Amino acid sequence: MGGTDARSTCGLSDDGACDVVAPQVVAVVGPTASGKSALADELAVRLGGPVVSADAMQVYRRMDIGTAKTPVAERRAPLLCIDLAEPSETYSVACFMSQAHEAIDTALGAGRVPVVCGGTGLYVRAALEDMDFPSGEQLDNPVRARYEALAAELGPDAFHDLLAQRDPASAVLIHANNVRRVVRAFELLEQGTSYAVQHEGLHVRVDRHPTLMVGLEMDRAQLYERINVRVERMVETGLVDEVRGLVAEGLADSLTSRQAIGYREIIAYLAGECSLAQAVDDIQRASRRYAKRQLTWFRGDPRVRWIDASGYTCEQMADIVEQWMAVGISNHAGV
RNA sequence: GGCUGGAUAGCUCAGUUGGUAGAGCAGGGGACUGAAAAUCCCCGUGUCAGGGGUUCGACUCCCUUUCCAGCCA
Repeated sequence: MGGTDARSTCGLSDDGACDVVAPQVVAVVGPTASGKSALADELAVRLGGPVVSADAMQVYRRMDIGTAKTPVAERRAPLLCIDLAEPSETYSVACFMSQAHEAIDTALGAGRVPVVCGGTGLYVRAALEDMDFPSGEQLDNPVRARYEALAAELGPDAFHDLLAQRDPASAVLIHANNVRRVVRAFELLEQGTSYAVQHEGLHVRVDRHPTLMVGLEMDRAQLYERINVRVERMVETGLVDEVRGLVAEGLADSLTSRQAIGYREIIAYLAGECSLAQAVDDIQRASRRYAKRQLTWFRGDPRVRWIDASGYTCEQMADIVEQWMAVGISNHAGV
């Protein structure tokens, strides 16, 4: 595990005031359309490192316009951890964690500062921390299918009651209607652990390397306006054709990638279920709600230092981040 | 100009024999450890268009003004 040496200099001061150290990794987080990618690229250019995407949908190849991957021609720094899987594949955070760690550690090994950039809270954590995932069969396992069938047969409440009998501690943490997570809890039981045990480590945040986390926030109305414009721009620049091509190769049957905002709505449009205008409307609304959830996630992370993105240009924000880097960050052993 | 409907939450509307109002959508807040752009939970006070009247009490009945639809001139 990589980060222990960096932290070993930090004596455990009882008042929590640890040493101030220079960050080795920068992370840019925030809601969709807040300008993360541009800032990350600018920072990466200045720092000489790569941008490491932490986005659950950008990992899929050929899903470019709808996931707002920075076009190749506009990338000034290398963009890593995108295009890792086929849209038909079932990908997962655990897969992402190892690939992101490798990308980050390679950059650090070359003396570079990687700039993690992403809107998927769980993926950002996976990139920055060592999360414990029980080993064993991961993807498309029959265990999951079995419990999904059982859930469908019993109904949410009885299914949840069953979990309460086998693993009461986990059952209290999960709402009965959240069938997906109840299924996951059963899976973990079969692997000899429990959702509740994993959950305990949830609020212990230990970075693998000293990391400066920067969050972009913005007036809500302004953010929503940016989202609306961006969605229209996506359609203008060929989102429908992109989705049409992916549907031809089976996107509509994929497990994960077809759930991506922008794709599921255009799939519906192409299937004749709604007008294009309606699809655009739906994408915009889904994006707004997603942005809200992203904000909820990142607001809960005490490591994040926020910048009002509506008040500065990309270059000015990069200046601020560089100043923060020069000052250094508290090398908490965990927040 | 006349007649008939409307005017209630940001939007579309409901409101039962008069007891000061509630749904959907939009929106807001939260959770989150192997599908996470997923999944799930919680949140409804608004001059009931303005004014007057009847009544113990009016969104609800009566009169009037304004505005909007449609019909007749």
